[in-house]
Amino acid sequence: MPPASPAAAPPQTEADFLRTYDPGEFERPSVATDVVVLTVVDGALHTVLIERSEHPHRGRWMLPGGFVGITEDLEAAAARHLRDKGGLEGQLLEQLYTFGRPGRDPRMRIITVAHLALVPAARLAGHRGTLCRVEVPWEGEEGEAAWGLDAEGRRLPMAFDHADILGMAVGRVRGRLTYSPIAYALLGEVFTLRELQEVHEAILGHRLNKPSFRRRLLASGELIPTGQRETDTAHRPAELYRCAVDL
Amino acid sequence: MPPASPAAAPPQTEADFLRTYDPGEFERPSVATDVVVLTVVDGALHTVLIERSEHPHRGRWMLPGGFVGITEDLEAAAARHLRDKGGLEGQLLEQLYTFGRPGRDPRMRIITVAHLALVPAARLAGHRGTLCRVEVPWEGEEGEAAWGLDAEGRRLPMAFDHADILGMAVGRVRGRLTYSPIAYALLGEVFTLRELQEVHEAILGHRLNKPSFRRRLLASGELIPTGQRETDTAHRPAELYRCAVDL
DNA sequence: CTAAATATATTCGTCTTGCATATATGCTCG
DNA sequence: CGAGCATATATGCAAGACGAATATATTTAG
Repeated sequence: MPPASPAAAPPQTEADFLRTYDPGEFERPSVATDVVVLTVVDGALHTVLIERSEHPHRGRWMLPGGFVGITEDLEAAAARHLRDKGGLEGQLLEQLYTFGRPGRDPRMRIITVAHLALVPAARLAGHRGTLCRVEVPWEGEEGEAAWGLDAEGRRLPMAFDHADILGMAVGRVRGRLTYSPIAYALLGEVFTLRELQEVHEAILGHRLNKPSFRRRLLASGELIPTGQRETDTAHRPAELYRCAVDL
Repeated sequence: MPPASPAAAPPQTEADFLRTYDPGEFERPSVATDVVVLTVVDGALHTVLIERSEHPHRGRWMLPGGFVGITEDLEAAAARHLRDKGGLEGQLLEQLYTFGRPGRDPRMRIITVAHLALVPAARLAGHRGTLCRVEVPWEGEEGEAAWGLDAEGRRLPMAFDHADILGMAVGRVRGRLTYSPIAYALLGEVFTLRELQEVHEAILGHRLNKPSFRRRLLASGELIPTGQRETDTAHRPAELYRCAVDL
């Protein structure tokens, strides 16, 4: 947007006053929410995508989402679309970022409040979207775009700015991993240290030192040993732990 | 939220299809943006607040902000309101969080995309709001609410959910301080290590160890020594540095 | 019983950080 | 002019965190 006539900016207080009492004069954008569902399957980050069957961006892949009801909280709208389109409940659901660039949707002005949901892989059975492996072509937390992959590992064409949204979700979860117990949201009620480390590695996109990881997590106070061990392994079974903190 | 009649969830795809092509059927919320302007004066965090002269929340204090134009980018809207109501330019302006709880504004549904602006204290001359010291009654990054203070150090009554927004801004800037060179956005072109440390301490809300701080920042590669020294001190003058990285 | 695979434990060197101490430098004031 | 002061700057030391390597334990497969 250009300078927008700074000379013609008269008593702004009155204009503000009027805006306050009659905002109906303004054309309003539509407000939607999109949900990045992240999960870890076979040590790799995955997300739920839906192929668009209609224009615009027909054949491209989008995140589950939809409009926000006029009396509906943003997070409630995200949870509702997660149920409706994804057919699943989010164990951890939080706001990610709001994408509002004019023209991001060719039809009209749609501002979308993107959310991040972390769901254990075991809970993903029966959802309506397609679970796609995620390609993150960068390290660290400063997110560029990221893509869903098809079964052959080729990038899926992403609808709208959803590659940016997916990338920002990965960056956010990487950043939070350091100081927030979010990894447990991707595991079951009980889990081994190896499974926990695999989740961390999938999120971060690189391997971690095993003894360090054990020391750090065991000292964190986030883990409760159950005394139980995993079963059906072809080797020494690991102890099962439970998460000690709220998510 | 209860199970919400899973049996009565018919072909959702058609509903989605219709939504996609005729979203005008939905009542739309208003979308605004509010800007938390943070700066450091005399080693204390300050923000720009405006006393409301009209209902609702008359006499309470609000953040600068206003509605988002129908063809205007979110960040551009924040920058515009920063100019109009605050009379200042933001050196660093980024999106913070979107507050959309129904009822947060008693008049109507207004979803506000809160932004964070960091401005050096020297640039704040002549702005239209009131520069208020900020009280942050908690440590760390997990933000509760925060308040502006009057000249006597009493909490100002904050309008709407703006105490929550202010608190989240402080939490965000505390978190970013660790791994992001944002403190330089609150300083002038050149500065001493003491001034830089004062900014860090004001943001974090606690004192830092001086030798450690020097070592860490000098080793970070973010600082360029100018060879110049500060003047008009009653003691040994410190070297002036320049920020080596982009903000 | 032995091998394979992984879990778990320990040791060591390095790096970072908080803390204490020592030295340097410019100003003020007698 | 010189002593004292306030702060800048530099250095040494101990505690803790972390990566890497190694050693021991425990289960299944055969």
